[in-house]
Amino acid sequence: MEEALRPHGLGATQWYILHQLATIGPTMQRELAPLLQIERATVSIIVSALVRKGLVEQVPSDLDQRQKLLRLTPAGTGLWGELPDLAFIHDEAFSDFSDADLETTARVLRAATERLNHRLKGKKA
Amino acid sequence: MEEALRPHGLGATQWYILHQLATIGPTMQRELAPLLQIERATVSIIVSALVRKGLVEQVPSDLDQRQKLLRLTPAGTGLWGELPDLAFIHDEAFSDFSDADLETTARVLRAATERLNHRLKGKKA
DNA sequence: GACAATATGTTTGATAGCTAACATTTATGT
DNA sequence: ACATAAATGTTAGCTATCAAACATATTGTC
Repeated sequence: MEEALRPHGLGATQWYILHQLATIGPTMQRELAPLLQIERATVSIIVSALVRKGLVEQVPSDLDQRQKLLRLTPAGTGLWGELPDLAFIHDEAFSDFSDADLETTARVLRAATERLNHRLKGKKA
Repeated sequence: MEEALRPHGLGATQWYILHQLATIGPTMQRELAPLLQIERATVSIIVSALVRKGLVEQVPSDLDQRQKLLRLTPAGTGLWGELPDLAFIHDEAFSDFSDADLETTARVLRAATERLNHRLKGKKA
């Protein structure tokens, strides 16, 4: 994935934000953190990079001066059109396993993750 | 994991290198890249951080002036003694799943990873 | 021995992520 | 209305990665 994007100077998370803006449309910056499951601060930095490259605009909202609406610039729309189709990654990677195997895998990873979270939170308290 | 280490100002990879030096003993820097499955350059940066903190020494080899032997300093040994036991993470996270479930999980993830690698390499050529 | 190839480590300049602290702005509570 | 709390975004400083270019040192080959 990184390899397909590198020639265009993009990283995976930058791609995902462009994907959001190109597919769903203009989006509040606020919404990206829960969507991508990363911190507000990280969103801020990555959006800055996209703005610096002239691919995305931050338009302050009229109703709430804190919030900024993100929108593709013409250059951003143009570049999006040139990008290869990366959706296959999510679709094909797991395509020919049985549903049972996929369910098992998801269950094991989910349970292990939760177990570690509980354990670490316990240690902290 | 990061949380348990943060009070000591260490990251996961730094911890792993200390673990290697404390458990196995002095190690050539060269060996760490394949061991941790990261790049030479990354090893160099992380080792630099440990050296800067005074926890690790880089001793140039006599036989081959390029190679550097990594060794804990007294401060490094001391800090290692104060660190909580993090080995439980590797041991307990997956401890009460059946072997069959673990095998399925490993197989699915391994195959998916390989498939993506092939796909991306194919695209590049 | 001399020259080319390989191995080792570092540096530079990216992306990506985190926490903590801060400024603004909006919303709440009394 | 006024003070306090919560939401939003940014910045600073850190870890972790990578690729590409570079400096040395060691090994091969001729």
